[in-house]
Amino acid sequence: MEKTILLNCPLFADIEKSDLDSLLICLQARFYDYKRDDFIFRVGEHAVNVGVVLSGSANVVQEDFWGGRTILAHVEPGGLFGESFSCAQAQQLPVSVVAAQDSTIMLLDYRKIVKECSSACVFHSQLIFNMLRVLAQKNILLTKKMEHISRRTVREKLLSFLSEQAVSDKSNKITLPFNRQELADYLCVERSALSRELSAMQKDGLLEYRKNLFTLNSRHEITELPQ
Amino acid sequence: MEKTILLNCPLFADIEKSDLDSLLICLQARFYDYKRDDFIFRVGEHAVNVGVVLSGSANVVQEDFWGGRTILAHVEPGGLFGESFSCAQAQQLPVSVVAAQDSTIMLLDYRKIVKECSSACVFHSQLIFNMLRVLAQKNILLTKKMEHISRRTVREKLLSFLSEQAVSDKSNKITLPFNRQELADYLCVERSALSRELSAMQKDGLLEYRKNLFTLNSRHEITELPQ
DNA sequence: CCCTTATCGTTGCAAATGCAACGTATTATG
DNA sequence: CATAATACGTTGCATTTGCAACGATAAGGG
Repeated sequence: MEKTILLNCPLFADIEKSDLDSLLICLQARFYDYKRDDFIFRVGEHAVNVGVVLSGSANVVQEDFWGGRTILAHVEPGGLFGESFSCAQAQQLPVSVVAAQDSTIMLLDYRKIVKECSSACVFHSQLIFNMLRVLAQKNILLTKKMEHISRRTVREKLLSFLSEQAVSDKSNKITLPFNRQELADYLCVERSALSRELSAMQKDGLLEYRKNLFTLNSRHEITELPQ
Repeated sequence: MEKTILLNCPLFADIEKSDLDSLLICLQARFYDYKRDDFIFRVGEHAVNVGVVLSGSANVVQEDFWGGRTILAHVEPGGLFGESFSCAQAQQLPVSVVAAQDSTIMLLDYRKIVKECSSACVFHSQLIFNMLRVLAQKNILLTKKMEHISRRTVREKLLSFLSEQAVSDKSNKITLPFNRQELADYLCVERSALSRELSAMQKDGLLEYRKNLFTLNSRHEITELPQ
């Protein structure tokens, strides 16, 4: 069993390896093997389970009104799925989850996670902590991204993103964690439009860059420029 | 004290009015009055508190690299703030919270919320439930909005949004919860561009609408059309 | 070393969008 | 009823963007 992957799973952070087995028994964890393209969750099901990918991978897919399918997320080993819908107590799952490869999945009943067990098992407190952290961190990531991509122009999206990096790094020198294509995808714009705008911003004196090292200029330096 | 507002606060859902007082004591709730523009939280503080607006209102504001301020959220009575950062155990608050009017605010230590109290107070379990639901629901809302506004064109954004409504209503007839301006803001586009595109989509046979009642056509009806 | 591949910038062009302004229908208000 | 306010569609125009294609450079593999 690939339970070692759980040690790197955010839901089981700060839980001792030696405690894991008894915890999983307490949670009544269930393990299933799926073939590629098997459904793990189906749209419309009552959301009570949280899934953990042990091996293989899974896709969270959504079907639109016309029957088109969109992959909303790809979950790798150690990753969770379904936790938002379970914790939100959704009556109907709005998405399906499908095995992207032959996979082993652990399913947990969300109520077993968040309710103290009768044996007052000490892990529950940590588990709840972890679940809250997982949801909250995802929340923060989504909110940040939203701030950037709600801007109307490529320039504004870039400035929003770069500013956030600079502020969190407390420096005007930023090393991007993305290459150009990835940055373009993250900001939901074309790579060529991104490159074009970066050039223009450099020409306008807003910033300088070489490869992935960016330097933001202060307002003073910018307003000093001609024009 | 305006504690009745707490009965409508999602964090205190399904908690009896008669239990509220002892719960707040157990949580060591603190109450503060702020004048307009007073800081409730400051950037950089360690995130341990969750705020609840009892009266007045509060703005979550972010300062960018150049000193510009953006209002990320406006919180009305009954609303929460800071819960994501506390639950994510952020070492540094990336935002400030400022009283938008003279306000009364209740502050709770997040650790007191999520940790069972020594007196095994029965409310804690419900409170944790509620906190998880709040975070998870916000998560779902953000994810949905993200799906829509990550599309490149106004038409795609509209189709994504309308499809979601139709699927969740299980009907091709949709009554919008927004007026045009609100829909445009939600999808991060211009109102005029939205109107223009709606007209074009109707002409192309994708949908029909009158006021806020929209009818989506099936793919069959669409592909049947000339051209 | 050569060849392939990946990354990034550039550019022409058509299409989409933001912006501003205006007209009309509907609703609210005195 | 008269008037104002609001919501919505429309349109002209300048700008921005997506899209496709190409070239340069760097990195990696045989």
